[in-house]
Amino acid sequence: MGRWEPDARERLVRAALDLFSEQGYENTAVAQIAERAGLTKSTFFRHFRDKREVLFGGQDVLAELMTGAISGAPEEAGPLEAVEAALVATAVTFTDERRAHGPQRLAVIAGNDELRERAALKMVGFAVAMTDALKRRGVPELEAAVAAELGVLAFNHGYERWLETGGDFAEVTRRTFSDVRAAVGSLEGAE
Amino acid sequence: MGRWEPDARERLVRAALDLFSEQGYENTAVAQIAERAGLTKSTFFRHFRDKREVLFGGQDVLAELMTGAISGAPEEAGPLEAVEAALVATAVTFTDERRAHGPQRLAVIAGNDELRERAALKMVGFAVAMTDALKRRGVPELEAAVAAELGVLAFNHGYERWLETGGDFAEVTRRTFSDVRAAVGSLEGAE
DNA sequence: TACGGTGATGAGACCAAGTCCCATCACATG
DNA sequence: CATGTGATGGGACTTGGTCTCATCACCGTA
Repeated sequence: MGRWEPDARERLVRAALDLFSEQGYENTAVAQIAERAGLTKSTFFRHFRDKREVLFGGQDVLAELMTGAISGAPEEAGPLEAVEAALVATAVTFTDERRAHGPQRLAVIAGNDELRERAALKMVGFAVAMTDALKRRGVPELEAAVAAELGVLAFNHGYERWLETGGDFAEVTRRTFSDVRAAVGSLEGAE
Repeated sequence: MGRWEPDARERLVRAALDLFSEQGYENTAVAQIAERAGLTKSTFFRHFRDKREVLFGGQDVLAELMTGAISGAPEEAGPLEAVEAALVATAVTFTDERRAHGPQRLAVIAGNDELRERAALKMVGFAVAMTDALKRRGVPELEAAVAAELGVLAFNHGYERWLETGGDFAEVTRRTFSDVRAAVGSLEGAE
C-alpha cells in the first residue's frame, strides 16, 4: 500500500470544498481541484465516480448502517422503532470533525442544481434501503415505505439541527424523530 | 410563430424514448436523437436544458397545479385534505396518450442512474412546493413537511397503479392516498 | 544490495454533453 | 417587395468522464 503524500482522498475533498466555496461549483474544473490537491484529473476520477461525488462520499456506509440496524432490531420492535434505531446507528459517522465543515458543505450543495440532484438521489437511496429492510421484517409494503420516508425526513431535519445546535447526533436525531411522529399525530387528529 | 415541420418538441421526445429503449440511455447521443427527429443538436438543447430533461418535460406544470390546489383549498380543509386536492388537481395532465408510453418511460428511467437522479429531484421539487404552500396556509413546518412527503409517496404509487390498472388518474390517486393514510394509522397504532 | 511485484499516480488521446455565436430560412406583415 | 421575427443549422469551444499505457514509490525476498 505505497503512497507519496498520504490522504489523497481527503485532500481532494478539502480542495473541492474550498474551491466550490470560493468560485462556485460550476466555475471550478476537476483539473483545478486536483491541482490544488497536488494531484491530477486521472487520480480524481480514480477516487470519485464523478465531480459531484466528492461531496457525498461515504453515504453508502450510512445506508448499510441503517439496514443493519433495522435487521438487528428486536423482534417486538415496530416499524417506527426500527427506523429510529436505524437513524441512531448512523451517529458513529457524525464526528466533530465532520460537523466542522458541515455548514460549508450544505451551502455549496444548496447553491447548485446538480448537487441538490445528487443529494436527492442519496435520500431516495436511504428510503429504498430502509423500506426493503422493513419489508424483510414482514412489514407491509406501504407501511414500510411510509416509515422509511418519515425516517429520511427526520434524518435531514436532524442533520441540520445537529449542525446548528451541536451535541450528540444520536440524541438530536432521536428528538427530531419524536417531533416528526408528533407531527404525524397532529395531522391524523385534525380531521 | 413560423415553423417547418410542426411539433419539434414532441418529435424529439418520441425519438429519445424510442432510442433509449432500443440501445439504452448512455449509448444514445443527443445528436442521434436530433437526427431521428429530423433536427440538430442545437435545436435539441433549445428545447431541453439537458439530455435528461427530455423525459421530464412539464413537471413544473404539475408543481404549479399542486400549489394552486393547496392555496385554493377551503379554509376548513386540513393539511391532508389539501394535499389530496393537490394530487387530484394534477389529473388533467394524465391523458390516455400519456398513459400509452408511460411504462416505456418508467423502464428507461429505472435502468439508468442519471435518470433516477433527475426523477428524485423532481419529487423533491414537488415536496418542497407542497410544503411551502401548506406553510402559507399556516400549517406548522414539520406537519407541512410530513403531509407533503406523504403526498409525494401517494403520487408515485398512484402513478404506477394508474399505469397498471388504467381508469381515471384522480380516482386511482385518491384511493392510493387513502391507503397511505391507512398505513400511517397502522404505524401509529402499533406501538 | 539487487530484484521483481504491487498499488497508486501521471500523461495524453478520445468521446460526448453542453455553451455560444452567427448565419440562414420560413412565414407574416406593411 | 422590403422587413422583421422566431425557429433552425452549423461549427467552434470548454469540460466532464473514460480508457490505456507508462512511471514511480514501497515492500518483501533472495
